[in-house]
Amino acid sequence: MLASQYYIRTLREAPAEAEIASHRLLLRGGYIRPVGAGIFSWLPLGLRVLQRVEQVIREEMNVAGAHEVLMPVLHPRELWERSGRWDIFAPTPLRVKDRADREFCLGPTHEEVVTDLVAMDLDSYRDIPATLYQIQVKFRDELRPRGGLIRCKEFIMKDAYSFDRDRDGLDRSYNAMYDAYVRIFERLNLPVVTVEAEAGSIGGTDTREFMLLSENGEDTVYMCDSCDYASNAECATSRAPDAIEPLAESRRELVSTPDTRTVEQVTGLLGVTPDRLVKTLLFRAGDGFIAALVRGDRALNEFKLARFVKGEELRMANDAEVQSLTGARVGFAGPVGLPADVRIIADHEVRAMRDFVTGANQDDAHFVNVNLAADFGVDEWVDLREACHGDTCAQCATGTLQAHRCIELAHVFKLGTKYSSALDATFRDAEGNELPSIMGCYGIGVSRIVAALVEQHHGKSGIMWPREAAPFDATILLLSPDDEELRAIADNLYTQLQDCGLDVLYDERDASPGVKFAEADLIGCPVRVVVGRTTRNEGKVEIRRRADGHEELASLDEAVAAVLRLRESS
RNA sequence: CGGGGCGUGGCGCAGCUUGGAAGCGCGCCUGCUUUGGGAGCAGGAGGUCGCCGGUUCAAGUCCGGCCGCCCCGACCA
Repeated sequence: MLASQYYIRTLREAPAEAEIASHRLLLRGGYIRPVGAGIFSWLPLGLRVLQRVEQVIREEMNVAGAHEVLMPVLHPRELWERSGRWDIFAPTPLRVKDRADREFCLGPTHEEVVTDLVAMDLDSYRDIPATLYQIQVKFRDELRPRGGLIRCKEFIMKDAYSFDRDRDGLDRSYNAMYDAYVRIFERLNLPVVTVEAEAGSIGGTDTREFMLLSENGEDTVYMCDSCDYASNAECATSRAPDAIEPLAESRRELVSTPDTRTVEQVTGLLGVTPDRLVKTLLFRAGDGFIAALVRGDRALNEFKLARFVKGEELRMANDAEVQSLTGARVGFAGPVGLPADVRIIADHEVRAMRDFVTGANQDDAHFVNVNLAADFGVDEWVDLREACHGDTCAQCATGTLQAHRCIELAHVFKLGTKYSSALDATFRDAEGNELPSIMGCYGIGVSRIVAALVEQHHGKSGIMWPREAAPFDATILLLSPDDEELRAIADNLYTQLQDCGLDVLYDERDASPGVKFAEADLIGCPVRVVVGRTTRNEGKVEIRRRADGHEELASLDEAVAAVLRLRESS
């Protein structure tokens, strides 16, 4: 590609709204342009990168035996009602109506569509296993897009869905996708870690996320510093201290705590540390109420509570409900003396506490020296607390958990029969029984990967694309376009590299060397060839690897081989 | 949705406190000079100061409302 004929629009300064490296450099390099909050256009350079990333994914999907399809963006409401997700999917999908008032959503994910699709096509056990995938635009009505391509309202995702006749088949399909993902991230030079994850609105089990550790990510993972435990903060567990024998007798005392409602206020007033207090959180779960207890210095993990109550609708009790359950204003709830039909569940850590502080279920009062058994009973012990940096690992019991910010790049789930049952994706087994197929679901954020690549591979002056993602394999800078001799050399090199199958960006523009160097750094092709002074003086060209600045001089005969060699190691 | 910040030529910003002729750098156009790290000189084009309303002789500047963008939080596949 001749730079003089190409669409290169770099910016000397990044627009003020861009803060993180990938957003800034992709804007400055002329890869993307903003259209609205969380909405971007892809310029020619950006589209090249996107397509290179897609190609890697496509190749690995195909090797893994998946088949590419393309499903619609527009999903009829009826389809989503059949799965029961029209009203519950969060964040709410973007919804539209046509002129006949029919309702649709812009697909945020494609379980419904793909399941309906195969319901018509897969009839016999002979037809499965089958795995279909697509690379498609997804729409999600994000509350707050952020970080350029990290979180958008509209983005590109590769999603795959497997259909099997039994659990063993699902395991094989799942493992094939998992392994393909590992290869994809290896090829893209993204050192991901896989972690335990929540299934969220999709549902399912054995769900793992592929995370790139990055300060600019919006997720947190905990990794053990001595074993291989790794989990999304949403579901991480840590080891609770050993339970201690409860005291036999009550020593409970009522103390006056006017207007002290928060843990901070109560501990301040009573002169104790937060880990001496038990926090009581009241929830409405289905038709009943739950009191969830955690130590005062801990946060309750609502995912864990939700998992505990299974399908029941869960929300925090409102002020009126708290008042009627405890007889007190919000801020004075405690486990002692709650109505008998309130289920008391407590985090394991509470079992290691003695003589603690709780709300007294009356205005402006707390109890001190409260004890398990003597003062109240716990219906169930559950892991309810948020894990924290520095907690002891639950898996190995020796290491400690380390928190890391990260970017979620992919997510794999075993779905089971949730969608196939709801949407009648059934098949006949060898005995003639009609059975729902067992599904798996596997997503990769393609456009997010582009941002992640830049986050992982950039320097002060610009991007440093890994070989497989780069918009061009190499760039040639002709520093003196008016010099006929140098021009002939550069032209020749350009042709030779193209003959080797490389995509080359040939900068033969009438621009100053400074501009060419600066833009080449910014755009970040893996290998840069300079034809200039050294070529005139010594008959050699300079070949530089963008990733580490390694540079060599090569004669005109050796140049092509050197470019190929340096590219190979990028 | 809560908290914070910002909106002035294509981009980055100053001007607003204390109302009185819209500025700077980069980019863009023309000419000449230049060619190893975003060139130099000269000339030039380009702005309803986010929008609506109000106060005032006079509003980029003060007041009210709205819109948009960014960050933190909540939420998240």
